[in-house]
Amino acid sequence: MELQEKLHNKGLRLTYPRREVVAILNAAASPLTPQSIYQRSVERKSDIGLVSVYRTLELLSELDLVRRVHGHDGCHGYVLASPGHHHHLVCRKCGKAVEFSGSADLSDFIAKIQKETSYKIDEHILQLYGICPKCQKERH
Amino acid sequence: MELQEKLHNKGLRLTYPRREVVAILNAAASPLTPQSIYQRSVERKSDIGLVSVYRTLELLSELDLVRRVHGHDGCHGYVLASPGHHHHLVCRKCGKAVEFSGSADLSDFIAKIQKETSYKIDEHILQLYGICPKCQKERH
DNA sequence: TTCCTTATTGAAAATTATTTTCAATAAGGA
DNA sequence: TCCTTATTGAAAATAATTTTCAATAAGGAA
Repeated sequence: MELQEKLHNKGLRLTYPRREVVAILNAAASPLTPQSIYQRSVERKSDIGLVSVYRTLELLSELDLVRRVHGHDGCHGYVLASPGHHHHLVCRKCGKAVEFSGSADLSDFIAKIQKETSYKIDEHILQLYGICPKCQKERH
Repeated sequence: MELQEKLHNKGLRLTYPRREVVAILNAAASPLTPQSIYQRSVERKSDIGLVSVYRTLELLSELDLVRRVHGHDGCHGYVLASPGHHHHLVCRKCGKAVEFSGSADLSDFIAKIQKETSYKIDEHILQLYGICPKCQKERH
């Protein structure tokens, strides 16, 4: 598996808390904050420390196995990253997030801005917000 | 002025702390956190409370006179908003931010994602990171 | 398998960020 | 100038994150 390898390459260990955080993120439909990951670990009775959640998220970010997703209100959560550069589209109602790629479609645009500003652009965040199909039906 | 009016329309008052926050943001080249705004107000000896900085930023956000800019590391700052929807390009070295518009160029792309996902997309964050011309020269 | 090294953990404390409370102040219309 | 009430700032309360450190456990070596 990805995680196993990446850890191994750096002399790091595949531990219980790390497995748990990955499992929890894997089961989640929407971005989770450190707090809510911890919450779920309590529910699952896996009882890992909140501190380890923070540390694991930091580690997984470095390994590029997890991505930070910005909430529209400013707080942010984490989702498991599929390989490659991706963006997220988050439902403003239920929080459900879907990934989409699309750096390709963006690159012309970015090249243009780069030319205009003379900045050397090497990273970006693109995040979309809206209402998911399910929540669109549930209007009342 | 914009601010004056917008406040007036809501029966709100143009106070010293509000002026100061706007003035400080106006003089800044990069996004400022509440803390750093407070810092600068101390330097300026304007002595407004940190609490007021928070409250003012919240207010100015509602009035759409200020925008939140996401730092790549996760923390976020605020910049004065020029009218209309804008995005920011932030230097990863010195923090200097420039605004660019470009919702137009994005709209086709967004329409495509909307079709693919069946989400109803109504908002987005796009933020670019790079190195500004000045920092590009100062390599050592 | 067992042993050993050392990365990792979790609890608590420390730090930092943000929000709430509330009496005192001041903006700005009358 | 007066009066109403939005606003302020200090302190306390709350929440989020990081650091410290002794105890634990991963996983390679014997």
